Amino acid sequence: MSGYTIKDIAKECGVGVSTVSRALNNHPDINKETKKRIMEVVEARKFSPSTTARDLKRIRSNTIAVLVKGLDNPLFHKMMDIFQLEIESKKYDFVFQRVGAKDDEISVALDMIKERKLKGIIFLGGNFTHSEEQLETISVPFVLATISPGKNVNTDIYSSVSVDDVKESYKITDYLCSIGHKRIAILLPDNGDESVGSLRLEGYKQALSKHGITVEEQLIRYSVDEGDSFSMENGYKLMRQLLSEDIYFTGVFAASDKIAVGAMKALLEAGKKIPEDVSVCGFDGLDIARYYHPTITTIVQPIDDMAGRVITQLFSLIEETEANSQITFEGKLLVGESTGPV
Amino acid sequence: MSGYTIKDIAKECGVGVSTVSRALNNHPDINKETKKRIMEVVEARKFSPSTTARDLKRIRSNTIAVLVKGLDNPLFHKMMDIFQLEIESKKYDFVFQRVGAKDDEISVALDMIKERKLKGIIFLGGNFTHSEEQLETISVPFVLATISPGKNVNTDIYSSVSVDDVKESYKITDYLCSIGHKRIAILLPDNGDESVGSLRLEGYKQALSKHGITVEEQLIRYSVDEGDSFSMENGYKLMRQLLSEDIYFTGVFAASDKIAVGAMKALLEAGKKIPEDVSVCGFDGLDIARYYHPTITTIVQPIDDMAGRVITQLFSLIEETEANSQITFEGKLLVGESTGPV
DNA sequence: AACGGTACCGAAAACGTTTCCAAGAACGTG
DNA sequence: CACGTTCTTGGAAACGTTTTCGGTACCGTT
Repeated sequence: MSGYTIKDIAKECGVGVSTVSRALNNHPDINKETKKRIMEVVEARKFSPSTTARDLKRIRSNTIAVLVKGLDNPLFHKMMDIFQLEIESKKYDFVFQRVGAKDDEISVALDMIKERKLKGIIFLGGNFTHSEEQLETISVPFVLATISPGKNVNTDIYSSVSVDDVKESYKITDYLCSIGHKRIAILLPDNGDESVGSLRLEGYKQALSKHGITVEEQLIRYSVDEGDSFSMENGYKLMRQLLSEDIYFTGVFAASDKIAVGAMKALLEAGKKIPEDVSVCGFDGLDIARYYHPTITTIVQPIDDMAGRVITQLFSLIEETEANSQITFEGKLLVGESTGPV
Repeated sequence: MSGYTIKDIAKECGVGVSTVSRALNNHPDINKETKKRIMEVVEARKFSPSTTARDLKRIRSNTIAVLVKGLDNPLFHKMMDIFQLEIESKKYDFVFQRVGAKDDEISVALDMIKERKLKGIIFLGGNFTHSEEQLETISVPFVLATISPGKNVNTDIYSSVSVDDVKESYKITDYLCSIGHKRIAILLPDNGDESVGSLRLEGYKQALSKHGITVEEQLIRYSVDEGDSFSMENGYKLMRQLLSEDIYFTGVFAASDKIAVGAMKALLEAGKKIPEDVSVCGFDGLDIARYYHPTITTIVQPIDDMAGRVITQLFSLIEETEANSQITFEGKLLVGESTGPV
């Protein structure tokens, strides 16, 4: 089925191995004719050079890696599709690496850079709470996808593409307030200081304060479970707990659609009507938001555009035509059946 | 941060490179003492050998690849977690490869075997409609995960771990019949002859025939869309179409939970009550089945067990302690709120 | 005719490992 | 003491590429 090496091709064509290599790599120092002849043999034999040997020899490979921490977020799948498509269409190699829940993405990245001589990296998802010093150890261009810059905006040591989590959370909380809600619970994945959760909390607080509503700690709920903190199960548990405490609220902002689903199930089970008794909204714009019953009011992240932008940004960095920057996209407030006037 | 090679370590220890290699690979031909000394330096320098060079040289690497076609199925994520954990705990290297929608998994596999000198492969999901000849070109042990053997059971040219799709579909359709449903629509992802859809259709037909119900073509619906045919959107469209045709039915068997969700949304939108007007069930046992409102009657696949079995089977094959076999697990009928007597 | 420049090409070194081979040391045995 | 065995080791070849370096052949100029 294979077993061909560049040497076999060279022999068959009656040329040296270096000439074959040149043909394969679009080197200028080669005669059009010989190149054509070689490529014909290459096609015929279905030869493809060993990337292993290639990576070993090359000072820099042609490989772009996507590192993702936990792929449970459906948003990531679509992005990955686009990444793979775009990268391969640009004749780069694409490699996908999961980083385990306990692993540190930077060390994984560093390992891969050394091993595969990466040309670029895309970090997808996760919280990515790393110091600038750590980021600076990454010696190749990289882009953080769907990861908000957080506090340290406008830094030139990395690039990121995401929605502005603070702003979008503000937007949706503001919407809840604008239709009359004053007591709004927020369901967060965790209480990490640098996490996306904290950004969404920030937006929530800003919206409340704009509407003159005081933030109440008892309405702020964090998942405590290990594992996937964005799960439906977490939303369910959080809401059950909230209901059991007999706290009054008319609105809920769940930091993700999956959390919202769990929370809604708990509410519906408890006999609450949505949105008559309680309004709920989520975040992300997953399919389930459109197909839950009732449909869920949410912030739709423009992932297709974002994915495309990640790619162009990464290639700009590689080709050094552009510097690092933090790019934010505008989310879209999609009003569903799960929210209504109080 | 890196840059160390085996040569540096050798120099620092005052030994030859081959000795370091022996230490690293648990070779017997090495003095306990020197090995210990070398390993200390290796630890101290955080040295790890280049897998690229390793793969290039070795006749067979230590790498096991998981190839998955489309990772939109949440079931796969949990399996992947287990795969990665188990494989790495066995000191094997783990590599994950997506195969694009249009790509052929066998060629991808063949490429990787050549490149990475794979020790084993796990094919996850997809339909995997390949001839025996094609399968025989795969020169390393491999296991099909969540892929039913289909027609050709009891073959010794490959291993698979899955539920028995025919049997489980029979089980859930039988349940619908047993509570009085006689007109049951089935919603399938595609009409491929070898696909998992066709197996689930087969189980459906068997159940109907056991109950003396004749199969009606108009109640059998296939997704026609490109892309993810297991999507909620497809379920939604299929049901809308069905409703528009004014065909009478009291039960629906959707070939996956996601299809079921879409279908239920369409029903609910149309003012149908579930399960009073129509009973719906799904397949897979996704989280959403437990958190939809109403909860969805479904077949729960025991994925943790299955994932574990995939690993043990693969290692049995690698160590040649066992031959190929098709292993099926029993699914569990989980009755939710979406089904009731007619 | 001599020369510089250009286009093309092959030999060989390198990338970082593993593994084969030979060889030295240590040891017991006859 | 000579000799085979067993451990342990280092040197060197090999894996399949890319890339540097130098060389040949040909061209147009002077």
